[in-house]
Amino acid sequence: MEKRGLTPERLTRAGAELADEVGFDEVTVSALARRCGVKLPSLYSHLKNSHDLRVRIALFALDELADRVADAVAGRAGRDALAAFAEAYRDYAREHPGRYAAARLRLDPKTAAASAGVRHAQMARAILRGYGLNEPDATHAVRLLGSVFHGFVSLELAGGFAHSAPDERESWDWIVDSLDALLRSRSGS
Amino acid sequence: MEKRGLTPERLTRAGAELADEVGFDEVTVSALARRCGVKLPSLYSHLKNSHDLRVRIALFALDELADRVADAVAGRAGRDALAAFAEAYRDYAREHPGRYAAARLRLDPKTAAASAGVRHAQMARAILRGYGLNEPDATHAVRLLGSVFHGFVSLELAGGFAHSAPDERESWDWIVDSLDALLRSRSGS
DNA sequence: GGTTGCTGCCTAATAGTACTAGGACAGCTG
DNA sequence: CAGCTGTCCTAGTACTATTAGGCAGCAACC
Repeated sequence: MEKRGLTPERLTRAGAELADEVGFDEVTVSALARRCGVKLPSLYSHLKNSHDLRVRIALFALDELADRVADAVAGRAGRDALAAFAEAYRDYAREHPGRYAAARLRLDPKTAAASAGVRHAQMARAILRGYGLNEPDATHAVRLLGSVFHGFVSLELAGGFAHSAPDERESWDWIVDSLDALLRSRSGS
Repeated sequence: MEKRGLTPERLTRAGAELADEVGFDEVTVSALARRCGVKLPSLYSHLKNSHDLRVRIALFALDELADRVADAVAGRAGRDALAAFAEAYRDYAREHPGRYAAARLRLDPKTAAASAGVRHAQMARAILRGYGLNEPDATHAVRLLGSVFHGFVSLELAGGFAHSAPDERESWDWIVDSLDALLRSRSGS
């Protein structure tokens, strides 16, 4: 009965890796226990329940993604920042599909307010600042960016665009260009 | 042991209603059996398995949604058609969140090709025809529309925009307007 | 009009996941 | 070194998914 040194943090990390391998939906307490080499009930000393595990993975992913995005947009502005922002999202989703799916888990309002989700919104706003949008347009634009990036990435992951010309990459670039043009045209409004 | 007259079609319908009530993720063979007043294994005469049920509900929802969208855009063109198209999606998702979620189920390529999903793509293309886009821009634009509408609706359903000004409705209108402007500016390219 | 048989439902049984209760042992703490 | 606490265990419950096999009622056939 050697202690494995399990902690909520380690379990969350392992859960995130598991999510990337088998999909977030298949992340189960049983599977995680197997992966950690312990019996299933042992995890209940560290996790409240299955939902708790999923929330922890979601928060972890939100935080990691926010770090990446912050890193990507640092020192950029305007179209450059927009492209970097978009790229960071798409790359993360492609590299870590399970974590990306986790980041989209619906969180209850209190949890969400304390999560890195707010950093995401702040970064989107920061990028839009370069376009000189006033309220309420800035908020509309934040929602548009969120919708487009999330929508595209989730359709892409779901294989919605697969196996048809033109390349997804081209569409992505076209869309980012279009958004840039759109925001510039709304500038000052 | 009165026969209930269960058929795959009836079960699919009941499953769709169940999805709207409790969420697509909670649609389970057990729950469906309870709702139909039969014992769980009885459903296996009509359904291959749990996945089969979910796919049937997805196909049903795709078809129903395509009908609605077709109805909404009939006789319209340009910005009018775009707005009607968008509205039909959003209304369906708000009215039937479970079915909408079902419609987003990832289908294997063969099933998808035989589904009403192709009608959706055709309708999107038909609307874009009014903007005079050439390939490959038309395809990029189809993907953009799909991304925005799906992204917005799914974030809205997930409560991502909730409880913050301005109203989601305003953002939606602003976004549809923006897309219209965007497509017109790309016209002829 | 009884036998044959199909269909639609059933019971029974197996396996996997989520979770609780309660026990044992190791290592820190007094 | 005695005890406490935390970490892991076994055992047991409940629910979902799925398979196997049985029975009953309707239909068609001789």
